[in-house]
Order: sequence, then C-alpha cells, then structure tokens
Amino acid sequence: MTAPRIRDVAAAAGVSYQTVSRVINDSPNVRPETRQLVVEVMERLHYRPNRAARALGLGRARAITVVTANTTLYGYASLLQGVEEAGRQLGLAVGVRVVESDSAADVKHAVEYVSDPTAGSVVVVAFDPAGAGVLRLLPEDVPVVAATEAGGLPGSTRRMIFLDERQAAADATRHLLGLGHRTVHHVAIPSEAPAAARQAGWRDALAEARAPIPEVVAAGWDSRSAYLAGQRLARQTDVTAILCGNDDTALAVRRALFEEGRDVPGAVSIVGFDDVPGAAYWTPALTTVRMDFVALGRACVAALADAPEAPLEAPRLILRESTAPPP
Amino acid sequence: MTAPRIRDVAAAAGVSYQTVSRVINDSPNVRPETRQLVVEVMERLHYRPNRAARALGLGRARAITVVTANTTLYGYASLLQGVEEAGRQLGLAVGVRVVESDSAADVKHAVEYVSDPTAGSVVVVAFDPAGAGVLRLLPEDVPVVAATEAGGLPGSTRRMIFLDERQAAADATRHLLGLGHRTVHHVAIPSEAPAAARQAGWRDALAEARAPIPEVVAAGWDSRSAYLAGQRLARQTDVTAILCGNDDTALAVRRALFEEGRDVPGAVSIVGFDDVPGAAYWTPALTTVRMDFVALGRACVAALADAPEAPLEAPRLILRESTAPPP
DNA sequence: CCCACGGATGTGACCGGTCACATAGATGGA
DNA sequence: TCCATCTATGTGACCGGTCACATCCGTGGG
Repeated sequence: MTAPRIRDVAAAAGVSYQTVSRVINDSPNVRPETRQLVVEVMERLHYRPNRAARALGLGRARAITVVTANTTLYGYASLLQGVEEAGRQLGLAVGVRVVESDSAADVKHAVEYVSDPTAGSVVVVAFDPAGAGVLRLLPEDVPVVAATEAGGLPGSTRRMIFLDERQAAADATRHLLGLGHRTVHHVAIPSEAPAAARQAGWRDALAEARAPIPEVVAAGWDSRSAYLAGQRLARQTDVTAILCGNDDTALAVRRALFEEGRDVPGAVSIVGFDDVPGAAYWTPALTTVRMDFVALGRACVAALADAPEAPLEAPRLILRESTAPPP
Repeated sequence: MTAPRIRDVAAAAGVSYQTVSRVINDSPNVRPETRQLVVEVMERLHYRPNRAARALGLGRARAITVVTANTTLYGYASLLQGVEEAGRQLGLAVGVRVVESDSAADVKHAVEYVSDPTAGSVVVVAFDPAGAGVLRLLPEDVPVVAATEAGGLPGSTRRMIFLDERQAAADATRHLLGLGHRTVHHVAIPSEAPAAARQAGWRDALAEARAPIPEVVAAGWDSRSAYLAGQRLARQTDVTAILCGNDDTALAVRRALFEEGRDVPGAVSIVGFDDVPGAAYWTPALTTVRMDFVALGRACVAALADAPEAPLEAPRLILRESTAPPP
C-alpha cells in the first residue's frame, strides 16, 4: 500500500528505472512506444514523483519561493497569486517566506532560507527596503527574479521586472490639472527608491505644466498614517486635488477630508493607485490607476522558466467619480 | 566554496556525522560540551541543513502547505499570513497551493499535490466547496488540520478549527433590532455549509425577537454580484437594515443603496463581517464583526505541531457609524 | 565489408540527510 | 567484584530520485 517508486514503475513496465526517469523528464531519447508504455504504467500505479528526492538528486528543487514583506496588501497578494498560478501550471511548488522588516537579522534569515537549494528559484518582491535588502544579499548562485518598482533597483544586476506606472502617474496628474486644479498634492506610500515612480510621474506632469510642486506627504502602509496625512492636507483650504499612493491610502484620505467637511469630488478631487476590486463600488467610485500585479507575478515566473514573455500591459488611468473641477 | 554538509561539520568538529545530526534534531543524548562544540562549528562554517535531504530521510518534509481556493480575499489572505508567521517561527517551510474550483479534476490535482510527503503537513482552508472537497478526499496518512466555518464540517473526522461567529452574527442582528428596525435582511457570501454560521446567528436573533425572517439574498465573492444583490434590496422601501456577508459585500451594497438615493445610516443601516483594515475609515465608518483570521492561521499551525493552543478570541461586533435607528 | 557514429537503454555511484543497530564507557545494585 | 543498565557516540544501510558512463543496436560512408 506504500507509494510506488520509480523502480516499481520500471519493474512493472519491464524497463530500467533510468528509462522511467527519462520519461518523467521528457528526455528526447526514448522510443515513442516505450514512452507510451511507461506513461500507462505510471497512470495505472498512480505514480507521483517524490519532490524531495528529485530536489536532492537535481541539486535544486523544482519550486519557486516568493520572498515578500507582506502577503495581505493588495499589490503583494496579487503578485503572489500570479506566481502561484503560473508556477502551478508549470508543475512547480510555490512557497512563501515573509521578511518582517529590513533589519539585518530579518534580511539575513530570509537570505539563508532561500539559499538552501531546496527553496528552488526565487521571486523577491523588492517594492520596499526589506525586499530590496534581500535581493542585494542573495548569493550569485541562486536563480532569482525581482519584482520592483518602475525603473528597477540600482545596485543589483539581477533580473528585474516591473510595471511602469510613471506614465500613468503623469496621466493622472495631467487629468487633474486639465480639470482646472492649480496643482496636485501627493500622499506617498513607503517605497524603496529615493524617487519612486509614482512620485516621479507626478513631478513630470507638474513640471511640464509649470504648476507649483508641493511637498510630498509621507504615509505608511496602515490606514491610520494615511488618515493622519489626509488630515494635514484637509486643513489646508488651498488643496483641491490629491494623488494618493494607493487606493487604501485614498480611502483614509477621503475620510479625513469628510471629517473636515470637504466633499469629494465637490471640494477636493482624489485619485488612487492599484484599482482594488472594490474601487469601482466606492461612494464616490474612485478614479485610480489600474495595476496588473497578477500579470507581474506571472511574468516573474516566465522569466525564471525563460519562457516567452508576453509584454506587460502598462498601468492606466481609470476615470470614475472622485475627480471633478475645483470649486 | 560549495555549501558544507553534515559530514564536513562532523569532520571539523572531530565527531561523527550522526552526532551532528543529533545536535540538529535536539536529541537529548548528547553531552552538553559536545553539543556546544558542534554548534560552534556549524556557526563558523555557516552550515544550513538541506531541506530536501532531510525530507527524503525523514519521509516527510518539515513544511506546511496551505491549500486554499484563493489567496487575495481578506479572510484567506490573513489566514495564510498567520500560517506563514507561525510556521516560520517553528522553522517550517510554508507553501501555497490554490484549488481553482470544486471540480473533480481540480480537487484531485490538489489532493495529489499534497499527498507527496514532500508537501509536509497540510492546512486546508475549507471555507468553501473547493477546500471542503480536498479535505474529504485527502488520504488518511497525510497530517492535516482544516480551517472551517463555525461548527466544522460534517462528514470528515479530521481536526478542524474555526472562529465561532454565530454568536457575533446574532449580536449584530440584535443590535439592529434594538435600534428599532422591524427586521434585518441578509446578503450571504458563498459558503460550504448548508446553513452558514453567519446566517445561523442571524436567524437565531430574528427568531428570538419574533421578527420576520426575510429571504436570504445570495452573492458571490465579487463586488459586482454583491452590488446586484444590493440593488434588489435597495429597491424595496421596507428594508431598513442589512447584515452583509462580509465587508466587501457591504461596500458594494452601500453603493447600490446610494444610487437608489438611500442614505446610510439615515435610511438604511448596514453591518459587515471581517473588519478589514480600512473599515474604520469608510465614510461612514463600517459597523462590522471583527474576525481574527491571522490567529486562526496560527492556531492551525499550533494544532499541527501539537503545541499548546491559546483559545481563539471570539469574533465580536465593532460599533461604528453605519447603523442608526430607522427613519 | 567493415567500422565509425548516434540513438535507445541499462548500471553503478551519488545527492545529504535519517534510521536501526553496534559499541564503548560510566554507574550502580547484588 | 561482576554483570545489568544506561548514556554517549559511531557505523552501515537506506530514502527516491539523478548523473555519468557503459553497452547494445541499426545505419551509412569509405
């Protein structure tokens, strides 16, 4: 009743274990009839290759582990979903390893974890300092692809893939300016790059229109810090347009605006980033930039498997109800 | 420059490889000084045990794989976060495997995947038919714990852990009734159990108050179906209170209400389920039931490691701004 | 006609741990 | 004093695949 091994299949098919191994690994040098026979026997015996034995013999597991600072925030979770989906289709096991912070200890532990060949290939989500730190410290011999902010990460020669949101950020800013706003304020989410792409696009559009460039208000990943940032802006009566670092931020900013009695979009226009599934159902529905993180995750897997890569669709502005001309 | 093996450590420490193995596995029969010596050598050589070799020798990997229908929805994602966190602390690798649907093929593939001992122990998220299907088909010899809806899943003798939200659902309904609403409507999310706990608690409270029990309006996981469900209720002028299956549903229902010109909470009160991070920042802030899915995930890992289990905190109603007396 | 060559297949060693069992030394009761 | 017992440690086989290499066969060119 114990699970069949490669040798059991070989015996039942009357071939050597190596031939079975060849069939499993799609070696070209197997006669079609032999292959057919082996496949049938594997089917009949319900044979499943043992991943551990394979990893041990191969020296590296047929697996992907995603190293990330978070698993629940929209972008991170969606990316993971994309990796899992693509990995599964390729018959790869998918693992997750979170790096709690960018402290030396946390980064080191994560690096050690994926340095074990059993971890397989690695996708590091380098949207933040923790992920970036892991990417920098990763030994040369572990195959890795990094999902980064637009433009990649300087100081690393690893393969990097990203969604280029700079253009869309500029589009969003231009949209607001075109509506008649004198300028656009920005609430930034945490970021690794000194000048994040979202912020860069926003600057581009402002400079292009010769609009004043207000100071960036920084927020964290949590709603509370975004709310606090929103309060600061809500109290300044001259702010009429805000580009938020992401949709969750926009939600909290909108709340702060509301508490200060400033209607959206009547008094202030807001634009988010990501286009979370619920954004279209907000009241008012949120104008935001759609980011396809699932596709990004799939692209990372494709790069790892050096499969043909379909180009990533560029992020684009989705116009809804949260923007309007200034009062 | 190649990674050191257990034999290298043994040679450097002047002991046998078995002794090193004993140190790694915390065997009690090692002299303290010997242990100390080996630990130092392991440190110096940067020794990291090879997980694949270990899994092969042990017959089962020191790992946990989470089988789930989804990774991005709040409850699922949070549960995964809890499992990862607890698993990591125990030195276990954490994997994810999604079951796309409850079709026989999908379920079978997932079951085969985790039947490989390399998958380690398994946490199946049986909130839905897909997960429940996997749980039912899983061979006896794979160690598993299931996270289920309140009350567990009939037809399986596996270990099950859940958050008991029935009480909280009843509390939420009573709260609404206490405010003066004649009855409370319910928009349900997909569920495995014929009578889901949320729905059961709602019924309990309605029956207890001898209030009419309206027909349940079913919705899917997507915002659109929740929105459609909301529209149906929004058009009925006699509905003044709605208990939604989760917060995302509540968001879409509120949107439908808004479009029909019905103010929340002025004309209609709504209550959600989950307490997603942004719920407190909605406009109006959402009254909802807080569910600690992260703790649920941790509890699953604890059960698998048969560690002492801290009892799970019961879900409870968080009063905010989306409920008020009927007009 | 023979031999070089390439495709199909089989054999033995190996990946890096674990298990079962053997062995040596220390302890203690009769 | 001697042997039973327990603790600390070492040895060989094994987990289930893979790799490198050997072997066997059919084919085509010199």
